[in-house]
Amino acid sequence: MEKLFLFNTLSRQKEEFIPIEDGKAGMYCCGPTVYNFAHIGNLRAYFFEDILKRVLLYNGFKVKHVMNITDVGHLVSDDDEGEDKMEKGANREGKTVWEIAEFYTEAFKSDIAMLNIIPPTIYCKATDFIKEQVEMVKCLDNKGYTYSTNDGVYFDTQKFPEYGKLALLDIEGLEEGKRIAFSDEKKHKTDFALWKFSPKNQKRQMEWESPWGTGFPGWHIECSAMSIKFLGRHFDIHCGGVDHIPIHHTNEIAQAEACTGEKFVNYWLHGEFLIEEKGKMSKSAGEFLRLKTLVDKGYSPLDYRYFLLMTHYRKKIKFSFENLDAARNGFQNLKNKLKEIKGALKDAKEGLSDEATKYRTKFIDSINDDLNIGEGLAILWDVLKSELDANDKINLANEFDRILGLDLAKIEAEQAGDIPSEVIELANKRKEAKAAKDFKLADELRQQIKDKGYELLDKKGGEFDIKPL
RNA sequence: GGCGUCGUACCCAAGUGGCUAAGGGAGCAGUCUGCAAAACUGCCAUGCAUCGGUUCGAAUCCGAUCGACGCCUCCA
Repeated sequence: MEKLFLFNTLSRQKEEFIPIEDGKAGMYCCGPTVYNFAHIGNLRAYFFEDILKRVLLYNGFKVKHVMNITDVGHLVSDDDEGEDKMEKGANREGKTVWEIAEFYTEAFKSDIAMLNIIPPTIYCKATDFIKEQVEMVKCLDNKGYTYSTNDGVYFDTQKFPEYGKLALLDIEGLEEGKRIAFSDEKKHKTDFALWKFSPKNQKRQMEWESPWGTGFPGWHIECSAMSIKFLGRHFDIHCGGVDHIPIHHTNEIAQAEACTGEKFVNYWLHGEFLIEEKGKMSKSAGEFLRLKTLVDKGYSPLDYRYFLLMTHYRKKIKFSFENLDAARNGFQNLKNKLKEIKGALKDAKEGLSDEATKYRTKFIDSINDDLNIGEGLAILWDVLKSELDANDKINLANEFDRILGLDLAKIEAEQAGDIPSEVIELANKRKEAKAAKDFKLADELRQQIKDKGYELLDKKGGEFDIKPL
């Protein structure tokens, strides 16, 4: 087996991936908060995790992939006035928070299916595992890592000396409350809520009993509690967006390691943002692009996947429709090329020639070097343009597609399809007109065919092809 | 204010000490064609933000400067 290298945020270096248990990989990926649709920037994160998973699978690992669905609303600040995103969403749409959660969970699953993202082995909803979260807070409470304020139970980060190692945080330099109001009862600016109390004069739609009072779990505890439940106290890979490094994942490490007393996760991987001209795409700014928006504009979801394949997951990618057009054109050319090659294939057979094996080795070297899919895609292009025979080309394309996920195997050889007889008749008339050198009539007939939604392509000897536009 | 990331052609982008700096898109020229499309062929960075330094050798390492972006309790 080839060696697989992954960039670990903990060490800020590429490290060889060595699983805790031979042949198996446990990975936990922070999932969506289901209060609204995912935008195409959110989806980039799940795409990156999909590539990671496909590379692990390709390398022969049995992958257990766990993803949470955050269906508990968290206050946008510690302030009593702060709004809960789930309840806000419910009010906006006149539904209960439970209905909101259900609806946007399904929308999320549909989005990732359209992008050919392999679903996680396990989806876990935060509200299904409140007991585990309360247990974990109890564990921290018993070990003396917590203190209570008027609004909740907090983690005392000063009791965890390694706090912030993941993010290389310079804690003194942090400006507390830079953007978000927070509780002034906190002992230290990095302390965070493990359990929040319901507002005194208000009943929340989602609240639970706990030894400390009625309320709901803090934002970070769900991921630690559920990842430990499904993957154990110490597991291989945890991933998410880069925005999770300084807070969410930093806090997860603190609470998990404080509770279990052992190392939590070996490899932390983070995907970069998709940005627009004005900066990162964000939901709170109001307008945002959904996958459906792209589909409505005539792009296929896989055009967007191809767009994402062009760059590395640790680099920001700039979204614009010009760039998406470039990806769509490139993808279309790739499919045309494959169609042509499939047309030239005489009898398909398994296996690769020695020459083809060299390309495969190069491809594996690329993807195993911290998921370098951009280079992998370039190797696919090299293959299609190479001197290899059609059989090798197709077998390699299908194999590479286990990582790329572009449905390349579904591309059929060029074929006539169902062309209406009237269109064929027009084309035959044009053939006659052309033979009679009546080019004016020929051009008119070409236009008529175009108006009916077909394109006429001349071939040698006066023959023609008709293709739907 | 602190911390972090990044700057490679018209656009996207790979390459992180040593062969002519991948690949895609767009463009241009040619072959073919009545025209067009497709296809094919060719062209497209003596240079990697700028200026210094280290080195036999730098896009790659170090420093400074300029610029862009992210995070500092909603966030992929």
